[in-house]
Amino acid sequence: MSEMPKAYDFKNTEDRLYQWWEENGWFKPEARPADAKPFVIAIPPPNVTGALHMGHVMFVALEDLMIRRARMQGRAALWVPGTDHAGIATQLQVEKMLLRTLEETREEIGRERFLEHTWEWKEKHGSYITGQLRRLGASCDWDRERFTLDEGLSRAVREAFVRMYRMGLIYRAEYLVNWSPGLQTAVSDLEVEYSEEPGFLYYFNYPLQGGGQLPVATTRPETILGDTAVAVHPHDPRYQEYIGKTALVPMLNREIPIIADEYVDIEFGAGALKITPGHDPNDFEIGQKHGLLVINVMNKDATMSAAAGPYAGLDRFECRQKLWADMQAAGLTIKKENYTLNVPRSQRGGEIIEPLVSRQWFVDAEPMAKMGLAAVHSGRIKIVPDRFVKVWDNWLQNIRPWCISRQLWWGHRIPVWYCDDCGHETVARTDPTACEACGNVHIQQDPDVLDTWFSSGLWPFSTLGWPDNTPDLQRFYPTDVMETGYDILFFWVARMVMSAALFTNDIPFHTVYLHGLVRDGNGRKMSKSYGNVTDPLDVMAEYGTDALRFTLLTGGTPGNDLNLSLDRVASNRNFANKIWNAARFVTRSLDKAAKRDKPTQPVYSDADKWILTRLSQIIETADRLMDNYQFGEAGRQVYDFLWGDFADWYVELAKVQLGLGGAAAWTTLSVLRRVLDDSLRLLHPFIPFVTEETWQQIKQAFTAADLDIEPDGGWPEALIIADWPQAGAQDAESAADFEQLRELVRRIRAARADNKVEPAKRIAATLAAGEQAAFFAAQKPILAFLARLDEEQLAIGATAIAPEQAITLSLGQIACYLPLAGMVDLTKEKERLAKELANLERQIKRINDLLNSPFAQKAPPDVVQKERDKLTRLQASCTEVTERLAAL
RNA sequence: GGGCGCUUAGCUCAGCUGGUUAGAGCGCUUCGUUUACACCGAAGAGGUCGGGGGUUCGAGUCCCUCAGCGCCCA
Repeated sequence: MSEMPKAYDFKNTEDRLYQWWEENGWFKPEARPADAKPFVIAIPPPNVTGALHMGHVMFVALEDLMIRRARMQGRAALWVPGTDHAGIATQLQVEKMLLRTLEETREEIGRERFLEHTWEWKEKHGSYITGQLRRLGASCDWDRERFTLDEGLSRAVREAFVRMYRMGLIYRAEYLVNWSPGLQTAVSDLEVEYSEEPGFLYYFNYPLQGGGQLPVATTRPETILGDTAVAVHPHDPRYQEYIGKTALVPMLNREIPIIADEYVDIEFGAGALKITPGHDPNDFEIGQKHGLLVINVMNKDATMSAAAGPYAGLDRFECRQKLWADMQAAGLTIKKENYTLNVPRSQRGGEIIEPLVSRQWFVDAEPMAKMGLAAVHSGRIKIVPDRFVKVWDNWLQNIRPWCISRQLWWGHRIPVWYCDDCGHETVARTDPTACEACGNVHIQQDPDVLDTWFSSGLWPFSTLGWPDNTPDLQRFYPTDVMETGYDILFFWVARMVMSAALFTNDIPFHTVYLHGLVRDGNGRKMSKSYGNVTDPLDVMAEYGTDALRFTLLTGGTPGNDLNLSLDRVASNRNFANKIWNAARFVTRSLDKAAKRDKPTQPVYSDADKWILTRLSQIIETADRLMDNYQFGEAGRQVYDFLWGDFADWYVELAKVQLGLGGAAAWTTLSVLRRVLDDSLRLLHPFIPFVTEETWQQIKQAFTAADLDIEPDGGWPEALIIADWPQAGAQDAESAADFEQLRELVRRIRAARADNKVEPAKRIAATLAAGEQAAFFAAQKPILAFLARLDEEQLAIGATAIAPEQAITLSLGQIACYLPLAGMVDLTKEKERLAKELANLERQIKRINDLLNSPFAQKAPPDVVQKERDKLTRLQASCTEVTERLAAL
């Protein structure tokens, strides 16, 4: 068989393995028996025409980890993939493209042709993002891939809309909404971000009918034209006399009342507040309360409307300038001072959002919000990390009507038809041909589409076939885990929980796992304008997909943002190579034994027992951590085990044991296989490619070597469908003995380095090992090999006479003397021992003090015993060092 | 205004329900061509765990408080 190359080559591995896994149907739940318990995740659907970013890599890494582990645990693992039509984002892309290529706007080409172009665009670019998810190793069931605008999901959206409409949860109303003048559509509250920006606070006098004036301040003078009241605080002594009087809108001279409302902040500005219900959310509410008129002075493109009188047609900011100038000329202004504004900006594009009254469709989310709160409080849904429960509660307890109509073309058209004749609204699952009330055929469908989140809110069940009661829906719903970024907890997670409660009378998943944002190496948010965006594809091309995945998985903690360090990615690439080379060592060692060497009953050496014990511990630890969603810590632990224990130590020990040949060599190979195999299994969900490739190598090599060494139940076809490892027996005593041997080796190496002993030189040593003499005698070849001792001149006994001119190493009851002939500087050695003695005495005193304190009575017995044992060891060392010091 | 997170080695970060003299990677110093790996190995330097107070036999870990940074909601 061909030998493994010297270094792991991810470039020649990743695509090949992915294809092989997929072709074999291992990404499908059907890869497991029909009665296997399902484990299901619905993917957070990326924008269909989007490009891969670190957020995608993060969610793929985490979800693929959970899916692969569940699959190995024998579950019918199903990861439903799909994409989101992303209304605004996609429409903008297509509009841009049309302008560039055809030099036409969407209005010019019309709705129908525009949608044709958009579908073409989707077909052309839609597979790009899913192709990139494949490159990440995502083991999704692609046969079940869905798209929010495909037929089934569109039907689900219709069904949901109709049901909610009939329940009275969806209604159409004139309301103040967030309007995006550039995009020419309403957006929801969640799609608006507020940024602090320098601006001005304008002070002016509101003229009163019959003379007099009232000082008022505003940050947006252009809205003065839409004022329908001036409000003062009912208890403001300055303005008592004005309440009930009439003011005149500057420049327009429209009459408006002066009202009293406790909402007014006496401290702010001039203490009186202009009320513009048509252009400010708070004013809108006050207006409702007082029955004020709503005047809309702005058009949908943010120019001033006819209601603005002489200012009609001006842009909103031009109007601000001109109106202020005119008011100055009229002597109405007081002052203009610098002020920090809280400017509402569109989450997409960043343009200034204008609160504008318009007729839109809304969802009354309150009843559903209550169900969402109950789902979490009853414990039926668990949020990880649980601190996000507070955020959840806060939002759902203060839920507001959700504006779901968008003045876009790309999306699910609102299934409402208005009758030209009687005005009746026909709301139907299938397109009607006539008004359901009067039968008139002249009906017009609402031109708007639904917010994209309306369809993604149905995602966990619509992707499984809802509203039909399909076999998939029956078997795989509710799903298990919803894993996504905390930034879309409201946008998406809350809406899924609410709609699931409403439509499926169930929870959509039992656990919500939230990951943090990926930032750059300095903790800054990655953004195109900053130019600090790291393209995952670049990183993957340089270091491999596994390296990036492992970095994101182990580089942080659940729910916290993570700063991506490329150094870390590089060292994780090295980890992949380490794994590969550990396997390379094993495969090249298979000729050290033969089938006939197989003992009837394997006799494990202490080294074997040690590594097998460590393996069992790591399996238990990793399992426990992963069950608690502590994936990062689990990954780090396995990393440390594989590199620090297995590769650095056991592989070296194995070299000695393999050299013995016969049953010892055979047994060693079986242990190497077991530990490496199980480690690969543990790591597979983290780094699927290098583990599968390496595992295939060892499988082939062991099979070819015909040693009768194989996993329980034989070699499965692939690691991806192999069984999750089980912890085996543990031998605490052997493990402890071996830790002592490791410590001794480290101390000898340190002493050699300290005394500038040539690295290759084999030196003599005398070991007084007390009760452990037998153990160390058995480890003689290993000790000699690891510490570069001359085996011939290595004396091991219960006691020993310290040679002249020797370095003394004292480890509790064990003492080791290194007679470095002619090399020992006695003065230096005395100094070293004196220092060590002082250190030992300090520690002995510390523990003595501790044991004489209430600690001895109050601490648990095992903790106290640990300290007593430590004290015993320290005292033994102390005696030894004291004696040696005296002898020198 | 309310809430949350972070502050641990030069840098990037771990440290689970409180229990050895606080760890890793990178960087740094010294040494090493021992056929698994230089994408490596060995040895080493480096931290009063942001400040203060408290609970406890015992606090990086729990509580209070202050400061700085960041985020969310209003």
